[in-house]
Amino acid sequence: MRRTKKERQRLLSETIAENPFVTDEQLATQFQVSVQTIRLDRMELSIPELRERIKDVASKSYENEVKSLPIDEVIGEIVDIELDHRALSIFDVQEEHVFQRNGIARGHHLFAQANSLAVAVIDDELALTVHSNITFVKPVRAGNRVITKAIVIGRDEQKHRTKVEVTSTVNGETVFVGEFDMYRTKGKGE
Amino acid sequence: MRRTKKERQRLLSETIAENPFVTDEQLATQFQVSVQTIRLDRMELSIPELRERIKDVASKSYENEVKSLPIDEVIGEIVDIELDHRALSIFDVQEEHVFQRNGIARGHHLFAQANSLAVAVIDDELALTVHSNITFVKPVRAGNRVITKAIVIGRDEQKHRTKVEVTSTVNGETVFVGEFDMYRTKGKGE
DNA sequence: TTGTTATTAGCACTTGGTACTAATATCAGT
DNA sequence: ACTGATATTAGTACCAAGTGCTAATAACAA
Repeated sequence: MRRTKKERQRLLSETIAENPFVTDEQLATQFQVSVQTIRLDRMELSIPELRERIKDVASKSYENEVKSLPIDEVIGEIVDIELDHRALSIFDVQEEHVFQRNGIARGHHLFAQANSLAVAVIDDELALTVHSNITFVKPVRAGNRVITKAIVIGRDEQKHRTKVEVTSTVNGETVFVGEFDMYRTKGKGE
Repeated sequence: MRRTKKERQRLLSETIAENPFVTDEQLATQFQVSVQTIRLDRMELSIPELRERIKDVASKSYENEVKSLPIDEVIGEIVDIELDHRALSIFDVQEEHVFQRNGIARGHHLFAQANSLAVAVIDDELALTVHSNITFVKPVRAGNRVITKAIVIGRDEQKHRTKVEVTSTVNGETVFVGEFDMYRTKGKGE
């Protein structure tokens, strides 16, 4: 045993999480064990084979295709959307999103999630943020799962404007609120 | 020939574009031809095999994920700073900062530049954005050089608050304005 | 030394193909 | 109707990256 089995499996999980496109053979070389050992490890950790992993990555981004905005342009993962009404997204705060000094999430990440959700909820090819008024209610930290809800609260057909209210919570507690004034090209049913 | 070859190949392209996860066998059944014919068609149209298609979808969404996350690096370069008074930063808008659909910069990048400059201008170990009111005045596009200026316009020692006004311009034209209410731990000369 | 856990080896089989050859079918023009 | 070109089908060997299974070792611990 090069190291312990546990240690290897821990690293294996990490490696695959980082790069799902790696084959068992590459992993075997990397960890200096046989391909069979890698396979046993994957089974114990219930990590699917390469093709399944790739398929998962692909179908995840494919299923959630939203008319208004390709999913990859949204910060966080949209879990529910009802165009022109409401939308919900989840964003897991990682180490790289916080200030090293105090571990508090940088504001622009929360803003990015809220803003991209406000864009996504608009049922239009072109939606732009014109104005927004936001408040950071409580600090957010690494490890927190931020659940953000966008609700369309008003619409002015003449001015092509839509008002969206966005609220982010962590464990049920509000951490961020914002009001977004969005511009859209098309009016109702055009 | 059920229909013409051309017609079938046209539909084939469409079908695969719509759902890249379809196998040759499924296609053969759908078009009532043999699997070999489907393969010949794919070759003539240079459509890769199922696994390659899936891999393409997966890696595309994977690259984008990585691209949209490191906002830390897009906050611009600070070129001048006078702590607790003013600060100036430059940010060059690249292709990856704009919506593919219309080429306009995503709001959160401009916000990120403004917000991080507001944080930087505060002469304190800990500065957090509490509230902000922002307006996207004009669309910004790839290739634009955004010059952002932050000016400290007020300070409330009791409440540990500092107000910062941020203005971004492209070629002298204002594209973004924002007012940031910042929280700081320390008061004056503590 | 014995028992347990860990690792490696080997084989048959699977999917969704590629690459290639060869046999038919279909149609168009003369 | 005959010929030649194009289209379609069939069949084979082979590949990658696995699964599922059995069996042989190796390493370690009491």
